[in-house]
Amino acid sequence: MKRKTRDRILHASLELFNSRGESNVTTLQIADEIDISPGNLYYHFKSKSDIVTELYDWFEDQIGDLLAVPEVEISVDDQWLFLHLLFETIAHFRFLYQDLVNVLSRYEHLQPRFQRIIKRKYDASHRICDSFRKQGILTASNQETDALCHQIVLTLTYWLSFETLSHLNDRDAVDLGRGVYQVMVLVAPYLRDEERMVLERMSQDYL
Amino acid sequence: MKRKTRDRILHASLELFNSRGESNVTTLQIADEIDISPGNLYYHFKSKSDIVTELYDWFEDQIGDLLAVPEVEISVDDQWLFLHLLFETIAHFRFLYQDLVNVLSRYEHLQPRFQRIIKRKYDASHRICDSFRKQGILTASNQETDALCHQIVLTLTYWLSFETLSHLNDRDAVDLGRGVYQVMVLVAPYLRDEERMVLERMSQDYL
DNA sequence: GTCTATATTGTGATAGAC
DNA sequence: GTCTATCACAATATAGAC
Repeated sequence: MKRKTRDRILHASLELFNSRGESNVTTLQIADEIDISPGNLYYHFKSKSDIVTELYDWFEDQIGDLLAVPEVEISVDDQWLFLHLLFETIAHFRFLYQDLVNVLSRYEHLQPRFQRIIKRKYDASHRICDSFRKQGILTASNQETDALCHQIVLTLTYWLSFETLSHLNDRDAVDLGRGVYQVMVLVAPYLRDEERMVLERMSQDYL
Repeated sequence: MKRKTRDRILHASLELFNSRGESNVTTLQIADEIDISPGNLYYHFKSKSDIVTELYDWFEDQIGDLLAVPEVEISVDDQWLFLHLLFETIAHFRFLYQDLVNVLSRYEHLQPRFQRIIKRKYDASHRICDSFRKQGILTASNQETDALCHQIVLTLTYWLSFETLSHLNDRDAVDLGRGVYQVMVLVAPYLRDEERMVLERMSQDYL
């Protein structure tokens, strides 16, 4: 029970950051939200930067677990689940993604850490594509695979922000399944007919 | 000569916004940059919001001209040029794109205007794809074309920001040709062999 | 048109009592 | 651990002299 207030600060911060943007949320608003005094907040965290950094630690732990894709055989269903979990994590910490350049400018020490995440996303995409190729599910040259993975990472990183642009009023009304579908669309042209058909049927739900 | 100072304010603002992020630039810094007093700045613009709005007017004019793609036959070379000009405009006003959600939250009156731009980007993509289909250059179902255009608009909107993540130190060192190439990669799987070959050869320069 | 001076408010952060 | 009170400073914006 010792860290109860500390935890409440972090959770409230995350929620406020996500809905209003990190730079538009003050420490006073965070304290207000959970009915404590600003002084109390600063007893638990010596600066706003410390709150952001600790939330980033959470994010890194969570997405790090996901990106540790093993080098084994991966099914299309596995990939579907993987992408969905990724988008869930991104949505959970969307304050980072929605103003990426701004956040990374204000908290420079996060720059290398985020760049490492991007690199790991790229590697994970590559492991999945390579596994598909080995199974004969996917046909693409090395060049095509590189470009495809690059595009997948871009989409993973920014699809949610892009989608939010159409729902700026109620930002929580975003269906993450659409993001997964959008990534699958990128892969589709290179898929074996069988798998492409399955995708095509699913598209009914998302277009 | 009447509007010299007013213009200098706008140009300096644009440059500072682009390199440091709009929310990280104060009116004092803008005034400092061109060696005028803050009071003078506020003689020309009654608020910072007015500066941002006028820069947005510029942006809208510039990109509006580009997005007025006529319904005529379009060659792959035309598309290449079109995409390059689009990315140039986006780069010129990248302060908007790099923290889109933040900017649109702080200046709510820009939300519908930007959403209209997105819509027009989508329509322009569609006109190009349809022209390609008519010419037999591109083969794709209606569903595939919709998904492709969606993906193209996402890439147009966020490719530059994504690329910047790797060059956070010197943000001007971004080759826009890579962005054009990245969009072409999206279209590639649906292209006729002839055109896809040309693309493949170009990929040497960009990978 | 431009400047200096200043009002006003907001924001991150600290000191010291309870 | 928590609160009240407050500091220090930066940001937008205005007033009035030149």
